[in-house]
Amino acid sequence: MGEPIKIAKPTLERLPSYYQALVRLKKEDRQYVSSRELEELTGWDSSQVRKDFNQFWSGGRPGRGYSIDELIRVLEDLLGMKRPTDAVVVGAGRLGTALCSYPGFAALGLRIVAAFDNEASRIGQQIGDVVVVDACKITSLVRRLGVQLGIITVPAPAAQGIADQLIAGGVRALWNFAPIKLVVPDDIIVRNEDLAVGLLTLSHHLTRSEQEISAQK
Amino acid sequence: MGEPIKIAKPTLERLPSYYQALVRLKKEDRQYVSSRELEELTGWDSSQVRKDFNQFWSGGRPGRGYSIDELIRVLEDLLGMKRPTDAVVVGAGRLGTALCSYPGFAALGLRIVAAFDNEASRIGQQIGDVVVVDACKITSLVRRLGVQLGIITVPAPAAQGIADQLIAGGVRALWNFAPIKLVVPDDIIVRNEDLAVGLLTLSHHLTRSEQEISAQK
DNA sequence: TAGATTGTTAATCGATTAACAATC
DNA sequence: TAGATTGTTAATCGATTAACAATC
Repeated sequence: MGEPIKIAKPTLERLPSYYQALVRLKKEDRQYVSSRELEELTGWDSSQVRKDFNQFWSGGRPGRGYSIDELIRVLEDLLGMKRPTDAVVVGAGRLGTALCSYPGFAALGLRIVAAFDNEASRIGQQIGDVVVVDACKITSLVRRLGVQLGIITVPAPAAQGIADQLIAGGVRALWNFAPIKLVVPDDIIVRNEDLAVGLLTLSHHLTRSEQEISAQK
Repeated sequence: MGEPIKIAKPTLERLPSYYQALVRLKKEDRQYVSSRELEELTGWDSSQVRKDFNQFWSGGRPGRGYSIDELIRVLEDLLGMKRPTDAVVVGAGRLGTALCSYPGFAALGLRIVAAFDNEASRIGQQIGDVVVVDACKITSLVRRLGVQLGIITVPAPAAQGIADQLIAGGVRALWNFAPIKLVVPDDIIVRNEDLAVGLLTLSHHLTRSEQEISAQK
């Protein structure tokens, strides 16, 4: 039995940007990187970089920095990029289609094994390697394939029902693109990816700064 | 000249979910809602709901709660949903296409006036109401139309160059879907929407909980 | 060794939660 | 009025930033 590594949520959200910076450095054949340089590349304070790393790894060398190869390996392990995660996409609309064929996902360990939709015209179609299956088969197919992750890209009113079916089939995590709060058992992990949040945040700042400009006159 | 309303960043991120809950309540012809009920609908602590609202509005009535109509109006104003925001999408791939035709965006005040791509086969095509234009015209067309927001859905290596062209054309905000940190002047607002963050966060939790399960044996 | 940079502690800052008098 | 729920203050919690002895 290992250590009960607990990583703070804000730290976890920063790890992907560290990883991307490291991969870029490796391409330039660099061996070591300092927290100071990672600050420049990612925008996170160098103190914070060191503190983040020390939550799961204390392999930095005073005077030299962090071995890029080692750090990449540790992050890949920590973020589960080595063993593939099997997922299904529910909702084969524009967004669902985009996710099915998103080029970068495979490199991150994601394997989309099926898509679902309830519209007859879409069923049977192929999106890249992924076949669109009738949505009434969600629970049974998810169970049969042992799928761990369900990606929800249906309209808001349908999302809760889809979540229930995915959970009944045995998924342990949901990636929810519908703008609605899902009610799920405690042991199910949910990540909400509501694009409205990003858009309205920007829209707010735009309106604000416009008012500031006109107030200056 | 009005008050310099400052809204804490975490608060701003919660406002869209309040708004969505309010719209749902309004459809049920409800007049008032309490912070306690909003806690149930959104998952945010009722104390926090009140504190959030009081950053920009103190119109709640002790004993009754908040007027749904009034609160919706205040939020729409605050989030800039009344006056439309003009935007362009750069990168007419799967994700760019999905965003161009995302049904909910118009209701949030977003108006996509053009899409850009540098692939000849895509130029001239129509995505819903949006025409795909040659990417070499970004700066000039953005300037001519007075576009405020640039949405970047190109591959990471191209993203910085696109950002520069959009800024040269006069956009004041960028919505960046490329997994890379953009370098921009101080007065440009950037929102990063890196889907890898969401995916890797989920993947991490999945790997962790699997280890816990096997550790229990 | 001298210089650089780590790991970690302490100081600061900000956000969340609890509590309750004010008030509709 | 009595009951409910606000607005706001105080207490807690957690995250970020600064500083520096330890060490490669």
